[in-house]
Amino acid sequence: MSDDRWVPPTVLVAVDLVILTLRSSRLYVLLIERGIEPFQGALALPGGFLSHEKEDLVAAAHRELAEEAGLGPDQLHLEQLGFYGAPDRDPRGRVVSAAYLAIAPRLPEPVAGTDASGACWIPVTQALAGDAQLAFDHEQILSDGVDRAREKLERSALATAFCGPTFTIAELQDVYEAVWGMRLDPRNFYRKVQSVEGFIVPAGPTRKTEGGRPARLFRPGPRATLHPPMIRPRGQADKETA
Amino acid sequence: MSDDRWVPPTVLVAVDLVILTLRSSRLYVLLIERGIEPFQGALALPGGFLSHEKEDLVAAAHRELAEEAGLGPDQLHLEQLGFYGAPDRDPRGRVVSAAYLAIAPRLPEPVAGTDASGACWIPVTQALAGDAQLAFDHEQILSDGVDRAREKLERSALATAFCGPTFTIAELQDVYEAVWGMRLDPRNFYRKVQSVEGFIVPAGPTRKTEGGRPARLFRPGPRATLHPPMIRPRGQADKETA
DNA sequence: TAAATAGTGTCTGTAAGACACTATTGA
DNA sequence: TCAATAGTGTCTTACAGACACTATTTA
Repeated sequence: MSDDRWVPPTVLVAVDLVILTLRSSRLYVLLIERGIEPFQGALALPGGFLSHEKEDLVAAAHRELAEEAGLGPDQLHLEQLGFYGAPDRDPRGRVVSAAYLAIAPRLPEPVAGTDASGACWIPVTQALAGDAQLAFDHEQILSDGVDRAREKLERSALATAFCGPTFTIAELQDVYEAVWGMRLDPRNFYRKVQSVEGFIVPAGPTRKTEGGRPARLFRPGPRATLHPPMIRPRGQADKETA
Repeated sequence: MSDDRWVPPTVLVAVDLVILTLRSSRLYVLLIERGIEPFQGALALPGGFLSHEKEDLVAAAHRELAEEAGLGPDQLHLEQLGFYGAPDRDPRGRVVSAAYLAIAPRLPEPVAGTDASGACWIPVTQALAGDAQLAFDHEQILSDGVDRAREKLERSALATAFCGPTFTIAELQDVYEAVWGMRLDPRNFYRKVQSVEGFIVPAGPTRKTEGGRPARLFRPGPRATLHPPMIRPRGQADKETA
């Protein structure tokens, strides 16, 4: 602090992404097989360094989303997750990672039009099982991202980001069940979700089908935060949906 | 992406601290009057650059806490808040700030044994009023920190971090009222706070006094997360306690 | 018709909010 | 005694959870 010509150290800044989506009622994360050292061959979150000195962090996140997942800025939710800056987290040197959480709606097929051909959707339970061996501290980042998603489903309208522009209440329930890892009563869910002011609004008298009686369609409502919140039942954790 | 000898840009990493405490039933934040450009003379959050290449970010936060507020690592709560990395946030160049939220218990006097003599506790309402003109994007960081504290009081035992090792229920209520900016019914608060399993535990048959009947003392309980949560009444926001 | 999913009605237990009331101190 | 704060009891209302029941489709 009293040195004469001390200059602060510079570091590299990476942007890493936890991209979650729903596929066949399960929560998936997008992972990339690393083509270069370190951790060559291991799975890692999509991400990379800033491209140039003036690049905004959010812009970098969107750039990575486009490059590695083919996802445009319009079709997903993106929020800051946290920073990860342990001195030894990257063997190449001091790298501080700015992690973002992205939620993508159901997509037609795994990864369309992607640069990184090693990209693949992996069930979150599998990626966190321990045998996956993610690169760097990415298992921690992924774990934090999933925790964040679980929490935000309670107090925000984040669940609608997993759905398309319109959705049925059953589809929305599917999101809650997959992210929370537990089953919910459809009848109570139906009433509850509609009683939360501004969460979802009817999307025309339109309909849709998939086996039984056609369901009403809804759109995301005007409110981003839910009052009262959706309550996540406690006690019996992670009753996996087969 | 296809350049031959491209190297990623390096940036400076700063650690900034939102240090909150309670003084006479109001929420205060520790601010420093800047002695150098940029923003010389303006108020800013305590913080600074990493001291050396290998310094851990949490360690840097604790170092700043000691240097600028005289606060040791034992006597406070510290958690990650978020990162702030807009390209133009610091006129000196590209600086990404790792922001931490610190909660300090009631302290005897403003800032004891401090290097930076310009440090002072300012009421949060005043610091966020707009006329304070904090340096950089520190008003945003402070605002986010206060929001975070408000939220965490609902679901975590963070409120006890504002108190000393033992406290009365009235003192705990004081925390909630100051941070949430609203009054709560003492009788219902009394029952509610005790009904939350593991939030607070009786600290001996000891007592204390301050006007009326002596109050029982409590210590923080074993649980960091509260089930069921403390509910923040909605609707009437920010009824300031005079 | 049966099977399947969508949607409604209703009961019950828990808990939040309101508030009267008792308890224990200092002045 | 009163004023002040600590702590208890109880009523009312809201709502989560359980679950019987009706509605509308395909096979």
